[in-house]
Amino acid sequence: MDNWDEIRTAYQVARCGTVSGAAEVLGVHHATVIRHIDALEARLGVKLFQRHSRGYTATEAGADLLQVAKATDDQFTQLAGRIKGQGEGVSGDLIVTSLEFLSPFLTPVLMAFQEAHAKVTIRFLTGERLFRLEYGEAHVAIRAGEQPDQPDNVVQEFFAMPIRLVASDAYIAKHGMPAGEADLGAHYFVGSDDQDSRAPFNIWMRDNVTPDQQKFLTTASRNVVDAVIAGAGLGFVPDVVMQLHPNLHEVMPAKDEWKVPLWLVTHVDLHRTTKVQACLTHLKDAAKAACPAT
Amino acid sequence: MDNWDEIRTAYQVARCGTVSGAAEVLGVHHATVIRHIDALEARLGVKLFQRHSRGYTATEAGADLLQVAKATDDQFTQLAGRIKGQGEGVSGDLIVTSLEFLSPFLTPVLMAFQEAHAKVTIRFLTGERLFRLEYGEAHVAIRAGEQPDQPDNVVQEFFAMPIRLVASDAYIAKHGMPAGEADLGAHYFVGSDDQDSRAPFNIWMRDNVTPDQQKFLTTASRNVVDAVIAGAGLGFVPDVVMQLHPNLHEVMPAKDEWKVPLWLVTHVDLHRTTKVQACLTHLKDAAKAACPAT
DNA sequence: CGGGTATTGTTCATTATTGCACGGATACCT
DNA sequence: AGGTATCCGTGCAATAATGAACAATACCCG
Repeated sequence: MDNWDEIRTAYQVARCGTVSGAAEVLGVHHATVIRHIDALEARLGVKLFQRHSRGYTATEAGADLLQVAKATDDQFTQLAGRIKGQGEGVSGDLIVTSLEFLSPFLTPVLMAFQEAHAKVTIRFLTGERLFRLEYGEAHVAIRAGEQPDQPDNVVQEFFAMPIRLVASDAYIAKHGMPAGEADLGAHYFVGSDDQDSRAPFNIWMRDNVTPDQQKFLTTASRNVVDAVIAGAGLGFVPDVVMQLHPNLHEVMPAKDEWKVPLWLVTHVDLHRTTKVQACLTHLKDAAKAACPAT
Repeated sequence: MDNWDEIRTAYQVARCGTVSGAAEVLGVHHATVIRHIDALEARLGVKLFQRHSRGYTATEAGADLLQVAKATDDQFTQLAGRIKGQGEGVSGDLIVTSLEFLSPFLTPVLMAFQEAHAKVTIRFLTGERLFRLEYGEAHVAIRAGEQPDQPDNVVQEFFAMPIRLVASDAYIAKHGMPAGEADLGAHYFVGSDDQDSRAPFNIWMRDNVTPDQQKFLTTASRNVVDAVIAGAGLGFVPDVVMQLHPNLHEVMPAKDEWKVPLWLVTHVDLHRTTKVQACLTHLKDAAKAACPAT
């Protein structure tokens, strides 16, 4: 049963009882309606209507079709309403993905967004592999580092996240607080296991900290925080993370070069939807509040 | 939500995941599929699919459409099965209409037909007004008299129903059995109230029976039978009716000119259906059995 | 009875849709 | 790394669907 349009035409004829009426409702010429009916009947091998001078009346088969098509029409109308409404409102899933180390910052922000839009469900994905926007795996991605440049992705500046060099109470109790930048040579650092890391603070560390000062190396950025809190050494943590832990203290004023540029990335197909736009606006507001400088 | 064909296209794309696959299933070029999707999305204002190098994946709106369209596809497939099967099988309503006086003959015939085709429901309509085939009021009509000549109606000879001049026991007890055709002038007749009746036996009666012999006139043919049985006079009744009532006796040999030609009439749209064909065949067989002469 | 208005049905010109060919890109396999 | 296969996207020509006009018929109403 192909050609659903002909069914729709037949449905309208069954409703109206006349070809002319159906043609007007459908916005086509009545000759088109006649041809649709003829084609459909020929394909089915059964007459759907009895022709007479006052119009078309449905046979049993036509009445059956009327019932089914009526239900279909309702379904499609509701579907169109849902889809159009969905495009305009903020509801359904909103999938956000980012690097793991942004979780402490993003989680409360996304929670606030969810509370502001009751009908939306937040799915916040972090993971080793990059979730790909073009496969529909996420609506919004927060990426770090160089400006992403993928086709079909629309990229916006988010903000440059300040990174601070901190020490924990546990470390200070053991080794004392560094007196200043010049004193750092006498202290230990929690380093990155990835020697190729292009994070600006890691580059600075490779240039200014000797390998024997780095007695504790981790791969995941989340583990750096844990190591610093445990007192394994000085370490770089995002500003927001430091503020969350009272026992972390800034060792020296953060350098601008340490800042990590963040990007908001969305797929072009979803970028215009109000849901994504609302999310982007919310995120940028949160960034302004957290880091007015940028 | 017009253009159901585009929904069908989108449904197939959602199922296959690729434009090419959907195009093959639908039997159209993949460019057509792309254009359908584009048009549908433009109309809805929402992206149904995310395009990427491996194909199309449905967005939430696309997934919603998939669900609805899947149900629709099932419905239409079932509908097509029902309609096609209905054209081939003998089931559903079968509406037969005739003049009232044929009811005694037709009723047992139609009963047998119903018993032979358990899935069919017989609706036997008689009434003052003519039920019109072109409005779908009946599938098969049995008409009497001149050969009907309406466009869109296919007419077949049924048979010439013998009409007999009979008297009841009650009449004979009162007036005696007429001795022969020559003796009829001394008897009473149950006549027709309709002076313009073109039934051949009524014409014969106007020519051969004086008005004062007709002391009892009725309009409905059914009432003639009742009157004859009651002994109101001699009267013309169909052969089958006489056979049903043992107290009716033929007064004189039936003349050929009295016979009423009957016609089987169907609407051209329904004439080819097996249901109607089966009914026509059954009726003609019954006619042969009841009246082998014709 | 006769004109007016509804309907369906058919033919021809127009329009829109479709199919085809090609280009470009990505993924996969060797 | 390179070749191949598969996919999407777009311009252009062929095709099929559509729309307009006209004919024919039945019905309604005065």
